[in-house]
Amino acid sequence: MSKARERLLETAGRLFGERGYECVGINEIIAKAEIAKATFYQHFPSKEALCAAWLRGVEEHYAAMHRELLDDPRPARKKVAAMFDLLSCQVKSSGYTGCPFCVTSTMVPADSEVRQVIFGFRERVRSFWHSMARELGVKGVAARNLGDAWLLLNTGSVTEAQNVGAIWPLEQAKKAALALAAHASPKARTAKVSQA
Amino acid sequence: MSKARERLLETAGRLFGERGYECVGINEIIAKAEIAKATFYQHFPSKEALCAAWLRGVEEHYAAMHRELLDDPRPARKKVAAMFDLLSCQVKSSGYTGCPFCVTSTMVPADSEVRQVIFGFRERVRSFWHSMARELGVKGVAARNLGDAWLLLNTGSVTEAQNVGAIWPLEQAKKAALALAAHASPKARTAKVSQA
DNA sequence: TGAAAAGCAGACAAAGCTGTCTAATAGTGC
DNA sequence: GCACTATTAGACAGCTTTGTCTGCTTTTCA
Repeated sequence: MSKARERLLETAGRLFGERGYECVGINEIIAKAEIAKATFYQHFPSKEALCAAWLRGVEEHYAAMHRELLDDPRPARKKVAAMFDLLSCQVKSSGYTGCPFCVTSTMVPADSEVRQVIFGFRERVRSFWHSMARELGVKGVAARNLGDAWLLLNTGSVTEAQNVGAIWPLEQAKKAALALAAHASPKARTAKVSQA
Repeated sequence: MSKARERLLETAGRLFGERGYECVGINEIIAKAEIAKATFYQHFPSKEALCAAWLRGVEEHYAAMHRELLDDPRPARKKVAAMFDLLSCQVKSSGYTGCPFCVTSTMVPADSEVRQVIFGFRERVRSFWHSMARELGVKGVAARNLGDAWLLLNTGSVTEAQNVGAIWPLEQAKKAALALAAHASPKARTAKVSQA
């Protein structure tokens, strides 16, 4: 990848993430990236294409994170907790203003290329949580339900954290996710009953 | 309230809800509302003030809905289910593109009046879910945890529904919310054990 | 050395935005 | 009739936006 393209993607990602697609202009991006406008349009045909390229990069990043976590040999319950800890770290990092896909989703037309990227990402995250539920030993429709519940806690906590500017949503989502896990997993339930 | 102001608020609400604050201009709002520009600026000092007024209206609407549901004599578990059904209806209604507060949140500066309205709303919704948890007979920190979990399922399902353009997130959130309720409430747990 | 590729600065067009202002018109209470 | 208020259309200023284009310079690589 050329230096100019790299810098453009990096700068645009930072700005889009901070203030949202619609609130950041091409002029600001090229100024901050110190790239000439003509060069920009040699790499990307439009602002929207830049946005799509950025989101595809983020998608790859998350995909790697999910793969790594699924391959991790720890028990599933620890990995669910670890995922929420990872999200917590991201939210705590400076300038974070919510899931890039959710934030961008409202600002692009429904039939755009960007929307397709967003849609694909959400699908992938959902199937990640489904896999996690199956790893816990839950089967069939119950695994889908548990995975969806985790996904919604994931989405909800990140969104809420952005809305209120705090990290309690992440901590509370982790607790709820583990409670649901304890409720759903046959092994865990047995352990809990024997504790009582 | 004057006819012009009413029509402006209604039109702006629809458009802001559909495409987001930043993607809708004053010119389009006044054209669709069939109100002269000068009249607009006699009612609202700025576009941002219009947005804040709109969100305050939405806030009142939700506040009434929450009050009504808390006063409802049905058992808490039914009311939790009813709340998710209400959200489901909203999401299904035409042109709905996500929680107005979440959608607007990313498009306004952090210190604006609009941000204050958003913040207040999120606080109020949170305390609604806390009240609901206490109605279920859960006490202290457990009530806060349960209420927060419900809140996150609420936020997550509405956001996800908007992202993927489907209503399964609402249905799955309802299931998870009821599972958490069954898990948390002493009465429900007893009932469940006696069933087994 | 020399050709091809990449990047540069910046003017420019065409359109959009918010917000101001003028001047005329419609309705309402007295 | 008369004063007062609300509303109208629309020109306008001043700014920002995306995207195109020209002409020039730097880098790269054989």
